[in-house]
This record gives sequence, structure tokens and C-alpha cells, in this order.
Amino acid sequence: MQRLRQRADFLKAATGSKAPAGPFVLQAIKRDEDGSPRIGLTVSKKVGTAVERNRVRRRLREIVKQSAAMMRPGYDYVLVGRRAALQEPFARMAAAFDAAVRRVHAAPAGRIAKPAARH
RNA sequence: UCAGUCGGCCGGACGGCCGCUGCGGCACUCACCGAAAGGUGGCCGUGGAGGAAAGUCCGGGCUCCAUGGACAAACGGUGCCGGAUAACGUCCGGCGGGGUUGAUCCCCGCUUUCGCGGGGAGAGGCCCCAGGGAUAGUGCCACAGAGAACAGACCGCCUGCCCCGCUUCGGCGGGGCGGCAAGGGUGAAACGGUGCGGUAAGAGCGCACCGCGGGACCGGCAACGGAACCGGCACGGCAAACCCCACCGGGAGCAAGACCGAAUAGGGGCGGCGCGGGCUCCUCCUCGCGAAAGCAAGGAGAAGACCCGGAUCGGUCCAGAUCAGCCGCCCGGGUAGGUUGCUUGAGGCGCCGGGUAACCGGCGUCCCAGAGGAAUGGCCGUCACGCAUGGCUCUCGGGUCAUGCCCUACAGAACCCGGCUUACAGGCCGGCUGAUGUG
Repeated sequence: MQRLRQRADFLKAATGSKAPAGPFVLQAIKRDEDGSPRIGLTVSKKVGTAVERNRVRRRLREIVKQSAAMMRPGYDYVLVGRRAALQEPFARMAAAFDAAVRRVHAAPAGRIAKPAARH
């Protein structure tokens, strides 16, 4: 899984479709070519101290690893960590990520995808 | 054994599955991304957070910039002495001062004695000290109080002298001239403290003890300590107010710096094209001379080469300055981006030696994180530890079992070292002090 490293890639992904969940926000955008999917993680200082930010980053990265098959080639994904990712049970977070990937591809680019039938 | 305090150390262990990243080896010379520089991708082995990685408060290394050298000025910092160190505001050893506790000793009063009360000195323990200079100068010392830095007499005390009244002739009361600074009161601080003598009352006026100032000489590398003797006692505090003295300091920081290097814009050079003018070869027309070849004049068109060039500024000229179309190639600077700097270092460990110690020396041995939208992890099992609840037991301190929780406190390297400061669940070791128990 390739990672995003350039600031320009992150800014471009922010203009794509978005899927907010509790512990994170998923953004996705189609690239010009059909290479393997790329993923970037954003965990700002608002989330907490360096220790907490690192932990959020690691848990999100692990979820991405487990659900790598769902991601489509030619897409760039950016995962914005939220503070809830510190405490959320791992299995629930993984399920939320799978749902977010589906939502982000169902919605037209530029629109915010609503959570599907929240109950 | 427990408590307090000081110092040092550790800060979950083992295992399974799946990953990340540095290095080494082997494959691949292939695929992908990129204009390029360069990057990504396989398998095996191996390394992979801290005592504070934190705050960024000091000190260095390293890099670039500035600077002719030295000194001074300015600004900032440090400030007892000696040592350690690359250096420090750090560390070690020593000295001094203050606070608290206080063994012991001294003085005075009462007491037959035992002893009681008041005052003073003070070994030792613990804690604190921005601990140079107040005779270099300037400034400040509020309020209260009579008087506060060449200080004072409000209340008060005194019958020494004078006057008045009374008198039981002892004196008493009032006023004045004077004397005093002991007591009251104010204050952070009142021209040393306590006691005795002395006196009208008092006062270092005299004396004892204590304090204070000077001090030959002695000890110590020094800070400083001791001290014969002298002086009846003065010379206040604040430098964390300015200031003076001594010493130290150029600035910015790995986003330092070095190398590679697009697109676009801009810079320089070379070449070409285009525009205007001049001259001319040439072509055509008209006319003249000539027998002809040809010569000559005018007009029109016009290729190549050559020469000159425009605009603005300035009254004009010269000189000058600035600006100036299109295309191609080359060059240099440089942005994004990439690579590097990047981990072997005032390094860790062990032994020996020196030193009270901080620390230093010698020998041996080891290589111990190097990311970059930022690796060092995710999930799980067992055990240990902790907490909560419940059961059982019980010598009432605990022990044991089950379940649950946190799967752990503070906290995540960002160029590298030495310190300081701050945060920290729980645990281990040692020194000192005290209490208790046993022999």
C-alpha cells in the first residue's frame, strides 16, 4: 500500500467525496491513472498529545491494512483521525471503515455522503 | 519490623498470527511512478524510543553568514573560595551568614537546702542564602510616632535653685528656672543588652558578663579562622533602585548547509526572420547619338549582398541614459521536487590505577533507532503486579479463591552531546535518624 507524502495530494483529496464516521473522516478522489490505491493519514494536533496522535495513527493504519481489498485502484484516500479513535473498540472501527468506503464510492464527487440509515 | 529522610536503580515478562522501517546478503536487470533528478516493488537474516525522548531555561560540538587585528564603548549574562569539565548559570569539596531545635555553660533575683524564676552565650542536628562593592557617586527608607540618618522630649521622672499656698515643721501641693532619657506609647528599625553600683532623678558615669569596632601576631593555596592588646561604643539599612568593579559573550540555526534539478516567468549570449531608407546588379518603357557594337538621359519595377537605422528624456547638437517585435539554440541563477547532512560519539560496558569527592588515566571489549504527512506497531493467549466487588478462612493484621477493569504511571526520538527544570502507577537496593520487638 503506497502512502501519500505530498501536500498537494492531500489538498486534492480534500476536494473529493467525504464520509464522516465517529472516529474518523474518509476522503477519496479518483486519480488520472489506474495504479494501485494510495492512502494518507492526517492526525492534527487537535486530537491530543504526541502519544495520543501516534496511537490514533497506528490504529487507523491497521484498519486500512485489513480492509485493503475494498479499495479501488486509481483512487487516493485520506483518513482524518478524530479523538474518538483512541477509545473506539477495534472491531467497530473496522466495520465503520468498510461502510465509509462504500459510501464514499456511492456518492458523487464533491458531495458529502450521508451515513446510510443511521439507527 | 515499622515510620521519616537522603542517595542510587528499574519502570511489566514470555509466546502466537499479521504488519512497518534501517542495514547486510541473494535474486531481478524486470515492472510501475516521474520531463528529469530520483523513488517504489521480492526472499532471507538482523537492529528498532525515554528516564525524562517533554519544557526549550543555560552550556558546547557542527554548519552558514559577518568581521583586517587589538582594545574600548554599548547591550546581555555571571558574581564567597578552591577544584572538576570542552564549557556552563552544572557538579564536587570547603568557608561565611541567617532560621529552627538545642546538649552544656555563665550572670542575676528569691530560697536554710532541694530548687524556682528571669536573662545571656552556645557544641551538635536539620533547613535556607540573587553570598562582589554601601569610605566612588546618586537616590530611597512609606505609615505611625515627640523624635528616623549632622534624630527626639508627647506622657513621664527629678525638689538641685527661685516664687506662692498649706503644714502636725517631717514635709505636701502648684508655678517657674533647670536637669534626665530609666519607664509608657509608635514603629520593620529608637544613638548596644542584662544586672549591680551610683545619682536629686538619671546616663558606659563606673563595674561584671555578653555583644560591637580596631588589631600586632599565628594557622590556611584561598574564602576565612584564632588572637595578645586597645577602644566605653562609633561607622544604620536597601545594589532584587540607578550605579561601580571583575570575568564571559559576533549573529543565525539541520527549515543550518551541500549536491541534483522541471514546468512557467524572467536574465545573458549567438543566429535567423520581419520593417524603413540609401546605393547598385538586373528587367521593362520612352527619348537622344551612332552604320553597328554600343554610349548617354529620364521613368517604373526590383532579387541578393553591403551600409545606415527606431522611440523616449534633454531648448538644440555632441556625448549619455533608459526602453525596444518574432523564432530557434546555448548558458548561468533559481522555485516545486529529489538526494545528502544522518548518526562512531566529550560513546556504552568490564577490570586496574589516582583522587575525600566531582572526575581523570590505562587496558580490554562492543556497535547500540535513524523516521521524514514522520517507522519502532495491531489483535490475542498465559503469568506477574495493581484496583474494585463477592465468597471462605482468620492469630483481626492478613491469607486464599472467583469475576471484572487498566492490559497500566508520566509520556513518543526529529542534527548530536553536557546540565537544569517539570511530570510520573508501582517496585528494588543502600546510608542516616527515631520507635518497637527478640537474643
